Amino acid sequence: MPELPEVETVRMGLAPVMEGRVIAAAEVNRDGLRFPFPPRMAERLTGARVLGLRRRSKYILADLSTDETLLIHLGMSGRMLISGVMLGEFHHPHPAPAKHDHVVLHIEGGARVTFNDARRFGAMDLMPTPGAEAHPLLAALGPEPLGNTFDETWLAGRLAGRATPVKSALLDQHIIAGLGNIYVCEVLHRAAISPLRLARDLTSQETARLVPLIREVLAEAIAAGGSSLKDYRQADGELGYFQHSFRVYGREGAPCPTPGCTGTITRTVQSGRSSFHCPLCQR
DNA sequence: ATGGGGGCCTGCCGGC
DNA sequence: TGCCGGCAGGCCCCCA
Repeated sequence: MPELPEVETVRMGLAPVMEGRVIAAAEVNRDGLRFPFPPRMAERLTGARVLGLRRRSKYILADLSTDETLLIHLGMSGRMLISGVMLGEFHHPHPAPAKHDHVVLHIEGGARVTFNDARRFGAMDLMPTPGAEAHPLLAALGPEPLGNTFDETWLAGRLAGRATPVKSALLDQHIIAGLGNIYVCEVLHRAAISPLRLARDLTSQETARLVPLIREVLAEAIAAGGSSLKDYRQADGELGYFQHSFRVYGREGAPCPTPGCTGTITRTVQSGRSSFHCPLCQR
């Protein structure tokens, strides 16, 4: 599920439940996920007030009154379930404990936030709030695509001379932080650039048009998530799942949606991952 | 230094 | 119905 727009949607959904509230208790049901949880994580969370929720790339950062910051990464299958609160006009009761409920935060006032992650590629960590950006997982990340430091000059500089396909380059979190397999496919389709092209071979015009398209695709996806979040259509209070209308991702064999294009979306495998593109209008 | 591939996990879906 | 292979939106690590 989680690329930048999904993580941002989860952050926005958690904010009204967590921000300004105290974590009354934390249940930690295993030693860790992708790597071990920090020592005494439950105790360090208990009693802390959540001052604010931030996002960096695909990470959610919860700044706590204890001068520590909780880092949350959803991996491939991580979900945050909210319960015990009014979601829209409906009250969401606490569900029975489920398989893969690894961490449960009991929020003062009765809400509950459950981190469920079947594949356990997710992560949680705690670090001092000052200098949180220096965390090993965050320090080397490239710029936020929706931020000011991401621009054509930066992108051109990072693509120059790279003998890797542009698809792989855009997935590289050191070049740009937050894109994943889906949105890279979508961006390249809108830009009419084949994912198979080598990064170093892009013209400056092509690099220039990627920048606003990356912003556009992400902004649209966040808007779509935000609107589906607003009325909380999800019966179980689960955040981050909504129907996106993808133009190419997962649409092998479908006609290319580009107006006037008669191509068919094909699936290829690059670095072991599926790429979807139209060989006719993406060159 | 850079690029490619393997591995981490579980669940689900389609085909036989 | 049951089993099996293939697939999954992320990321780190190692090797050439």
